[in-house]
Amino acid sequence: MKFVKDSSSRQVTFSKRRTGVFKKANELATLCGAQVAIVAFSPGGKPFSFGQPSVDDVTNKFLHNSTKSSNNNNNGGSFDGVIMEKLNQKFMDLMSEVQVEKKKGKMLDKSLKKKKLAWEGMDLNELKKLSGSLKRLEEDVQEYIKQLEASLSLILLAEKVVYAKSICIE
Amino acid sequence: MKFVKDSSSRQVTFSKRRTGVFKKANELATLCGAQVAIVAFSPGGKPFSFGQPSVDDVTNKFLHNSTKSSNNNNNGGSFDGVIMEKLNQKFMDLMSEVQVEKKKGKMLDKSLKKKKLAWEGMDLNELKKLSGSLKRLEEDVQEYIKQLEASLSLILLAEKVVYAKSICIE
DNA sequence: AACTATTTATAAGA
DNA sequence: TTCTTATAAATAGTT
Repeated sequence: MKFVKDSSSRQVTFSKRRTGVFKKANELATLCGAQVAIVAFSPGGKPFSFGQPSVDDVTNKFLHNSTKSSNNNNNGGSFDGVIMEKLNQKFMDLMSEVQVEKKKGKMLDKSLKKKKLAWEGMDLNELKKLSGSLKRLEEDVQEYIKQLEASLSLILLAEKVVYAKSICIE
Repeated sequence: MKFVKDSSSRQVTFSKRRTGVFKKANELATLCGAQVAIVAFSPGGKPFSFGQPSVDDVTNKFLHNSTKSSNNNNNGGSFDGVIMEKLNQKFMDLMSEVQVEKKKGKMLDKSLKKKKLAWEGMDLNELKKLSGSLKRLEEDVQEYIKQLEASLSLILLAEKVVYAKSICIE
């Protein structure tokens, strides 16, 4: 699968395949009741879109429902898109996991302080794996933090995009 | 083509066809040099995304551009400050917990080198459980990152939609 | 997940 | 762009 060099053929290929992709997307939505949104730019830069129920609906499901609305400042009142739900749910799960690890860590600390037995009876590979897991955990969370920071910035910026969109339409 | 009523089959169908659609989209992008973005919600409500160029590239580009243009913005604008505050708080909590885990990791390393200490009160099964917990945590973070990528793609999508609309209007 | 019979997409040419 | 058709690919059903 390589880039079609001939400009004319490329246009034809795009046209045919765009139809194919949109059709497949439509089938996906019909068969599975899934919401799907596609935006594609042709080689000539012309935009095409497919949305079930609509591109707007799908994007709005994610992006804020209520920049303008919320009178109240309670948790659920604003910023209640799916993204925030999922994000918060995942946060809670992570926090919960961390709590579990914290308790186990305390057990470890107790054992370490007693300093009675030797490592000889232990499976060293298992311990190394454990140590590696903790390091990887730290790295993963750092990566996660980077992503989170980026996403929070993007969400902030997205607010402006949506705002700009509503201005464009009206 | 009708809605698949059996929930389990529907999930399988969605999984297979989502792969198909994303593959087709990728071919479209490769063959025609087109930009394509897709976001789909599974029957279970989970978001999936495809983006060309890569999500990372687009994210960086997006962040860079917005940084340039946002010198004079006010962070308080339309963004929900309360939610941001809460998120940041959780974020800090999580980081704090991570620091604890990091220290424990160092302790483990030290212990390994000395080969003196014991896991009294904690047998190999317990250690394996702990290792498993850490793995699950890591998986959760990976899963979370995937979802984040989906949300970032949606933001990209929103940007494209604005572009498409402005073209339509003019 | 792997297999395969069947359906569907598509490239090339008109 | 649309149509045709030989070939390639996707998929539903099954294990």
